[in-house]
Amino acid sequence: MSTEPAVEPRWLTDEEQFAWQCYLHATTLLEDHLDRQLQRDAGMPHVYYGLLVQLSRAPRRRMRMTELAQNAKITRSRLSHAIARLERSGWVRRENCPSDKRGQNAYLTDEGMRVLEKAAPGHVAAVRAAIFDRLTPEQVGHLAEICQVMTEGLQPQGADLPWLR
Amino acid sequence: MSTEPAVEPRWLTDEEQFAWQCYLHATTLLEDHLDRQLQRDAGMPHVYYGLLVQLSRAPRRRMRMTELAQNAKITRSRLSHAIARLERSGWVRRENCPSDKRGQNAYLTDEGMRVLEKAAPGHVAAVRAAIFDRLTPEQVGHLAEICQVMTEGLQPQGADLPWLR
DNA sequence: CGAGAGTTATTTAAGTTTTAACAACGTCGC
DNA sequence: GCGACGTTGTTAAAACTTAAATAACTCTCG
Repeated sequence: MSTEPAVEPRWLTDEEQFAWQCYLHATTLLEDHLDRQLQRDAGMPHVYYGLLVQLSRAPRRRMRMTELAQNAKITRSRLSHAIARLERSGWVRRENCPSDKRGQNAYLTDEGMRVLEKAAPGHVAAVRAAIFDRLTPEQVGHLAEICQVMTEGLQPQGADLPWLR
Repeated sequence: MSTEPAVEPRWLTDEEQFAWQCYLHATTLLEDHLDRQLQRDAGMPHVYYGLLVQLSRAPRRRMRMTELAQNAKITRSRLSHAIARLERSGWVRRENCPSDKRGQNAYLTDEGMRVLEKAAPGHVAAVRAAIFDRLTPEQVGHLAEICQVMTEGLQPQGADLPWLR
């Protein structure tokens, strides 16, 4: 019955532990900060803002639910709830997909577009203030590289997120 | 009434936009991944696991609620709920603080310690697999630097998070 | 065609987080 | 002492997320 991990796990080195601590602090603080900023200035959390951004960039400002969920890296269930809320706010609406009777398109209303345009400058300013105005161009490059490497290692296998293969 | 932002906001450059995209993808995927891993292997989300880790490292495995909330970067309210849940699981318990009658200490039970020790190897392995086994030592250094810079810029002013000064 | 299998999106219920308000205690100054 | 003010931790309600189940539709293949 040697189901146990036969070997002592490789713990993190001091450098790695330190980096991990820094990472956790920075990412949670930033996410909190952006959530508060957007909640205050645009009346929605960061994830919801991201949905509006996606829609605003899509052709005809509309997108299939599943595609939107994939781009935003959230489950379809979560997206359903989110779109329902955004619909209540009048910023997004749904329509049946012409080509697939199961499908739905979410589209950004004019009002949603206005809200987005109004919120964007403040959001960009917050992102700048937190990151890009504080990092050198080299560091920005490093950050992108590091995040790319991380993303490669995170092909989700989970129940509802088998995306990115 | 020139309340409007007088100038066109400085949008992100292409490099910055790319880095930001990478950052958002990587961080959300990683957090999702760790949440699932811990939920599956230890029956709790990442934040709760972090609380147990904090407690395990504290003297006598106990800590004041506010200090714990600060270290974990969460609000006291959120911590109250979290500890209530962990208490229901039998992994943490509360006790009155002897020196301050308002205060509470949370402490890690023996059972909580066992759960933590059982979950730790898998968690470290997941973190390794996602990050440290994929990055060069230089990149780990860069990551730590970048996150430190970000953290400096995020001194929260918000209602319940005026922490880190 | 038509059964079986997979896809799309939603719903329900349970769990978590946020927000605002609150009770209880401590501290400082007078 | 005592009153104003700050701190500690909790709570109620609303908002949000997750997990599991489901309805409706499409696709594949015999």
